[in-house]
Amino acid sequence: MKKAKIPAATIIRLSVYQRYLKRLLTNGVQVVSSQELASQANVNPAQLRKDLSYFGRFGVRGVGYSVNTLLQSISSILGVMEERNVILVGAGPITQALLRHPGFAQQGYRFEAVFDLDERNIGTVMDNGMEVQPLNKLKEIVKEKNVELAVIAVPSEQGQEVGDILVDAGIKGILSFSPNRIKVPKNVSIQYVDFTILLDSLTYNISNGRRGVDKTQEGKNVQKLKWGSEHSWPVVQSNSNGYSVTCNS
Amino acid sequence: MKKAKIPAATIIRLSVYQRYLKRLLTNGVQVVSSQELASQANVNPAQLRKDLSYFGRFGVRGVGYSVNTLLQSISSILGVMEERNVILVGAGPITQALLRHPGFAQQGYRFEAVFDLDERNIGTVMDNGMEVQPLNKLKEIVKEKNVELAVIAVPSEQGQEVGDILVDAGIKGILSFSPNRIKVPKNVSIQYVDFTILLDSLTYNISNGRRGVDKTQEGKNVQKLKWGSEHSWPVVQSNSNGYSVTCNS
DNA sequence: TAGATTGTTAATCGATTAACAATC
DNA sequence: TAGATTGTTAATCGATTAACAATC
Repeated sequence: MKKAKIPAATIIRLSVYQRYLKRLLTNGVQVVSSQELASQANVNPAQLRKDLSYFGRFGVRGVGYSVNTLLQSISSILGVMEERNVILVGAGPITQALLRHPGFAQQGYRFEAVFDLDERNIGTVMDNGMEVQPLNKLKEIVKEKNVELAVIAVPSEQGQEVGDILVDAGIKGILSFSPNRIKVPKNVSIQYVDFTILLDSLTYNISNGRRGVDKTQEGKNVQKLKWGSEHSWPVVQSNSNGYSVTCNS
Repeated sequence: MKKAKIPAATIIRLSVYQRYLKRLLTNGVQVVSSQELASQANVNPAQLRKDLSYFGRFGVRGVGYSVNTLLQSISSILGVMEERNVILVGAGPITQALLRHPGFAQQGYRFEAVFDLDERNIGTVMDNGMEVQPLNKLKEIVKEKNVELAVIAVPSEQGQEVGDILVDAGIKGILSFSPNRIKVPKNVSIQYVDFTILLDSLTYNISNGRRGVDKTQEGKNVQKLKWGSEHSWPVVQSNSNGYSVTCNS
């Protein structure tokens, strides 16, 4: 039996399936086929079954999947059965936004504390009433509240510094809004969110995508390319939700 | 000559290369090799060259790439040569955060207006002094300011309604913070940002990743799986930055 | 020229999908 | 049983990487 190699995209899709299963459960649906669930999640039914097959057998042939059981199973696979405490570093607008984002609580993520590097922000109060703490309290609170997840929302230059402190405190998963790649040990996972890059890919599609043009029209000679003029490259199309997850850097 | 099929991941990486080229330019570096630039962007040098090769020839054999020329070329490919106007729908905390995010202006994105569905918010003023406008002004402003990009930051249930209005107004690229997939015509691109799913994949790695275990330990029998107990599946590892971009839905 | 580095092809690797036997 | 749908293998598709001829 070979070692399983699970695509990162599979994990992302598991989250998506979970979300639709929750909705089905709310609607009182008890059983769902791969066909039906896959169509809601906008994927191929074979892919849904393949994704599940990495982790075991969850369905009943000829019948489908128990909504409730599959929901429990996926939640367990993802590790989102219990509540998880999360801390935030950076008392700026992104942190304010996250604190008020309703989706986290629904999925069992609870924000425990907000920290900041800037002394002037220490003691100020966020919209939800949380008081901003100094970084030297971080390790203590992480231990006390058993926190494994952290958000970095500080200016890029400070990303590495904050990352080091988080790693030292025992944080195991980091969601970073600072686009600079930072170095962390192999056993720590990082996920980056980069708004500008997302807009860039939309811009690419707008600029080039309106009409698909094949490479032959492009000309092979660099000198012939006039930048800023009306070039057109093929539209990028992708169904995959392959967000990047790195376990080392 | 075959039709080019450009991976979505290539476009994402182009954005990353561009960012590092800007930095090199600022530092006065004039020429860079694929080796050097790739190492900064954390990709394989062959991949960098391959990515560029979809669009033409930009280097000099035996020498490398002119930092300035390559920067211009990539900017042109992405379509980020000129400033682009962007509107925001949803006068909530995410919009506040985006308005104050410094990265957008640097990349030439300019926020033109903020709209909201809730009448009570119309006329209120955002942190940066922008006054919240009613949706019935949207189409007019989009035309007037030649806006092609929009951000959706409203509650999930209202995502489709807002999307329809945006499409009607002529918006061509949407960055949505409402996780619900919405329907748009083929010529409109959408990019979703979903914080919860990102945290879920971190949680998966934390729950299962600490020690890699192969599938043989897992047991093939569903009945044997005790949810909530100490299972362990392989860590997801991925270097790819394949964010999802859809041109239709 | 000799050394270096690109551009591109071919090989590899990985992920998606089709098809179907297993089986409820 | 007949019909349905899973779980899984094999085929396809696509993306990454290695290798090297082209060439500055």
